[in-house]
Amino acid sequence: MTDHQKVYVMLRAKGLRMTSPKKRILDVFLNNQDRMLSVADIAALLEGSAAIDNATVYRNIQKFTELGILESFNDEQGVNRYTVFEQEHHHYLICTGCGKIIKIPCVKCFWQTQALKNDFQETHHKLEVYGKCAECAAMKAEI
Amino acid sequence: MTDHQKVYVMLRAKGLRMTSPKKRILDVFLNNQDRMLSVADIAALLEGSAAIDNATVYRNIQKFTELGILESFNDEQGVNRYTVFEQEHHHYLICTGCGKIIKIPCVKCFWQTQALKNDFQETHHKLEVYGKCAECAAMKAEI
DNA sequence: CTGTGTGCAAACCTTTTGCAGATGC
DNA sequence: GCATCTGCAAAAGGTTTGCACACAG
Repeated sequence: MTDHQKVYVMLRAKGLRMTSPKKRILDVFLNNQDRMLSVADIAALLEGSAAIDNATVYRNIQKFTELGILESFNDEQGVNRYTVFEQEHHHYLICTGCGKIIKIPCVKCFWQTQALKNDFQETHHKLEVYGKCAECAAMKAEI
Repeated sequence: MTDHQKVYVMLRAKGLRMTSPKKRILDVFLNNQDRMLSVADIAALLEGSAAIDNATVYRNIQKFTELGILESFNDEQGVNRYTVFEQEHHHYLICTGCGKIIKIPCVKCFWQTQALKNDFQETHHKLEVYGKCAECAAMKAEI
């Protein structure tokens, strides 16, 4: 089953429909899995073909996120960004140069001792490591 | 030297002035060091006395952050929150019930191996652990 | 055909900016 | 007195919502 088919089944299971905007938004995400995309990014990537209204993009992204197709993330400027969800829990190395993301595994969480000590019941956590990826670091060195 | 005096000296060193709004904003932060405050929180905490324009609050918070008096943070809704800066680098346990923060030390960073492997040059990182603090967990259990 | 989805426009919320008058120092 | 600061108002982003029409199933 292709990714499109999988999503179609998930949508149908919730009484939702597969439409042209949904398909196109999905394609953008499938073709850019190494980046966190904002709504503005999506609009830019769709340039050339017919535009999709931002309201539609927001509504569909929200549904995709609820369905577990996308995962959301709030960047340093407070803008929401999204990428294809992966089952395995992981963290990100985020390039502040090109926006590329590198997923790294979540090892045994060192802060659990601290949480325990503080009677703190964790529900979830976020670890983001910012910096420059190999290409961007190289580019910076050349200039 | 009191906290106020320290801040006064820092402001003066940059040619900035200590005004009544600055003093009052500073007091709000000094009296709420166990929480991350948004601009809306500050307005609420100032209720009763004369209001301070939001533009003024934003401008002063920005200056305080530049001076290293406050540190900023982007919450899950994309709203900026601030708290008194502490030299020692640490991470947060953030209570989604009451907004309380518990600072925990940053131990040897386990992702450095990963960064190295990916030729990724870290500039900074963010670790936020969300959940319920002891009080909020207890409250929830009672209901 | 029915109910979901879309585009458009307007509203919302946080944050930023321009400006004239107020005020520390 | 001069530069910084404030309040007000307007603007700027990103995001959400209401509504009438379009369209998937």
